[in-house]
Amino acid sequence: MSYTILVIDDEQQMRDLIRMILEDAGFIVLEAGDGIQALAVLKQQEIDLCIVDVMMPYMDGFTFAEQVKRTSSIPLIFLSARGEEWDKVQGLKLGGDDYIVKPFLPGELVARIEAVLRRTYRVNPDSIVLQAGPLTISEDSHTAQLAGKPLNLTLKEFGLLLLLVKHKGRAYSREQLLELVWGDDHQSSERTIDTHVKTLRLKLGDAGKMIETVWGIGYKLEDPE
Amino acid sequence: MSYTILVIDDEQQMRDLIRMILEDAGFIVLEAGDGIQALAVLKQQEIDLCIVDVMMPYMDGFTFAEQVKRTSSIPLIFLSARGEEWDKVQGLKLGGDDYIVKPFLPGELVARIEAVLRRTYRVNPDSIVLQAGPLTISEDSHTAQLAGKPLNLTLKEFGLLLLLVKHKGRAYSREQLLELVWGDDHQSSERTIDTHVKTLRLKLGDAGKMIETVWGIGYKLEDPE
DNA sequence: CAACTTCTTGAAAGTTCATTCAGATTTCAC
DNA sequence: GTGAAATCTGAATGAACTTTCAAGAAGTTG
Repeated sequence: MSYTILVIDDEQQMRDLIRMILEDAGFIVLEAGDGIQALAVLKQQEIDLCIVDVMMPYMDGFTFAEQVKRTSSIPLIFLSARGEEWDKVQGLKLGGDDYIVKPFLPGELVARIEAVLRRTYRVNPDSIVLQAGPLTISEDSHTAQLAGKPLNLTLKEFGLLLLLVKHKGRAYSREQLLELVWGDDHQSSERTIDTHVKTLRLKLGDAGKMIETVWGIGYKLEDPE
Repeated sequence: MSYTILVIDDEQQMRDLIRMILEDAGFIVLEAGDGIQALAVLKQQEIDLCIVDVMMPYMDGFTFAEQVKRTSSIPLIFLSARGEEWDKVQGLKLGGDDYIVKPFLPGELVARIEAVLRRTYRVNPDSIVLQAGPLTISEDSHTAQLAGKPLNLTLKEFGLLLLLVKHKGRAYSREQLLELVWGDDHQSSERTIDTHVKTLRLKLGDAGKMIETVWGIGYKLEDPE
């Protein structure tokens, strides 16, 4: 299958360069000269990935990103000169997106794109229903069942349980749990984790024992096998 | 198994950054401020991989590489700013070593390291279950087993045992143990180590003999093979 | 906007663990 | 063998960590 990539940059020269590289690599390439144009293209065409210059007239790459993310989950790769807006790019990277520093090697760009595409469109291993003891949990359908009976979990409870089941046996600190479930920019206190663990244990009843306290560290989920 | 990585860079800040990333990823990190120091460390410690800045005082990364390769086959990963000495790095890349361009993303660095380690040591660096005699210990899950039966270890006991098993055969002073397990800012007396060793030996039963007293020095763990 | 759910927090209560000390024991050097 | 130095042991203390709870903040829904 061939992926369609939208290149958004105000410099014709850069667009040409990227088009050349990407077409060589077997992608279908569309272009836009600024964010406004790009949004229009996105409405009309099915795009698999956008390459976005950070510095653009009318609408910079980040504003564009916000607009796009509001209505879709198309992955983005940001282009930036070194040092330029470094922190912002860092922040965005965590959403499955990536960035690349100008100037770049052709192979580098292609590798990044392929990595992001793999990550985004791979046959999603998360669609597998995970299991631990009498508990099953499915990320896809956002549901969990205990011995076949549906569990009524809140958002945070679900996220917490999912992570623990996904990585059974591994111990996480409260700080790690906050980062991984709440997000890097969380503001919450570590007591919050305790409380959610408590209600999870309650809702899980006997199976709540699977969530073990690792003293001085945090929590983990141990599969009874 | 946990790998030991030597970071060689003249900038403290860069060393700190890399240390943070690598320790998060479960590696043991040592530092050297220049090539001369690094060669000294290599003589005394078992290092699995070096991360070498190309631009350094006294001895640049390439000269260092020549020296190292003369007596060992430790894999190297070169750090360079973009454009800097590009072709030289390219050339070296073919010897099983790798390079990475500054600035880099944490994940990128870890991925490179794991790739090189896999290539070099032909084992999966993610498997973190260590063994010594009838004892297995897993950093991930924070658990230890004796002949298959789970051991109930406290935080400090676990940390102590993990370190000793990680570096079987090596003797540590009580002061070193405090620094490595408790942290640099520990306040505890050396007698504390004695007590923890005592309970460890108790909990390990017969296998407790693996923890040997090195008179006048401290303790070590000897694998009965 | 009112009713409802979920999330968060801080403090009290409960539990486990780390540390210290002093006396007993072992090791080493002579 | 003897003395000095180092290590081992066991019990007591309180420091550190976890759990629980209740109340209010924040968010959602109709």
